Amino acid sequence: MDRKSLSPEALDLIAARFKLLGEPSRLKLLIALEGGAMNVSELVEATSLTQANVSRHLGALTEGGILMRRRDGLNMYYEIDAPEVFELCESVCGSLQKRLDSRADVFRA
Amino acid sequence: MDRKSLSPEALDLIAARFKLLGEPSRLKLLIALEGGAMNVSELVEATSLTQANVSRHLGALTEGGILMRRRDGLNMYYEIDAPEVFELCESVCGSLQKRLDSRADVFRA
DNA sequence: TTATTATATGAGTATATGCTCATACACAGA
DNA sequence: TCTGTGTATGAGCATATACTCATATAATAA
Repeated sequence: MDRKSLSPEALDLIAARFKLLGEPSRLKLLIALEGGAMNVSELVEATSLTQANVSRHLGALTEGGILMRRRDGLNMYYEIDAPEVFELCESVCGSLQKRLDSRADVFRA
Repeated sequence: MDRKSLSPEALDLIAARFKLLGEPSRLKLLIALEGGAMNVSELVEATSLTQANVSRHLGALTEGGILMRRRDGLNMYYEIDAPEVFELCESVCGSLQKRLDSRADVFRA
């Protein structure tokens, strides 16, 4: 793909997805959901975030196409709809580690 | 990697990198730099952003380890230091396209 | 219907972020 | 040293975002 030809709208969409991943609380939720669907109460428990906060983040992630949701009685179950996000995290982790390693070299003789 | 064991600090670092990529202006700069090093004036010209704005974004990207810089006389040249970011963009593009395609299906028969 | 439980959301606050203008700083050349 | 050019940055503004509290909505059970 020739990225230089990306329209401003495309750039906005890409940036929006990155922005969605750019909050620790949302990453926390995604990681909790990596093992499978969970409802809001379970996610509150798992992340120690408040219910309102969790609900908002889940809404944003769903709106952004990263999660999908399904109601089961009183509970709303959320699950990953775009598993690629974990590859993104993986890649970022690797990149950060590489960077920290090379920084650490400064202290090794 | 067991992501559930990621420390809050690690989460913050990962989120910070995503956040850095979560602005259209910064993506614009990165894409302009994909072809190789450019100085600030050239980037201002290439992106139609103001000089002050470009300088700030370049500073943030450098601080975040995505760019590196080198002075040449009056000019400051910036270049990509973490080429993996383009793979991230690529992956996001694919993910978004898949999503838009499946949404478009709604209108097909 | 009423009560209860789970989730979503309006309103408000505090902070962060992107942007601009003006100016400071860094370097080169005269 | 003084001048001009390229880049960085302080200050200020406007907007966006994360968070909380209180409450509304949705679904179930009595």
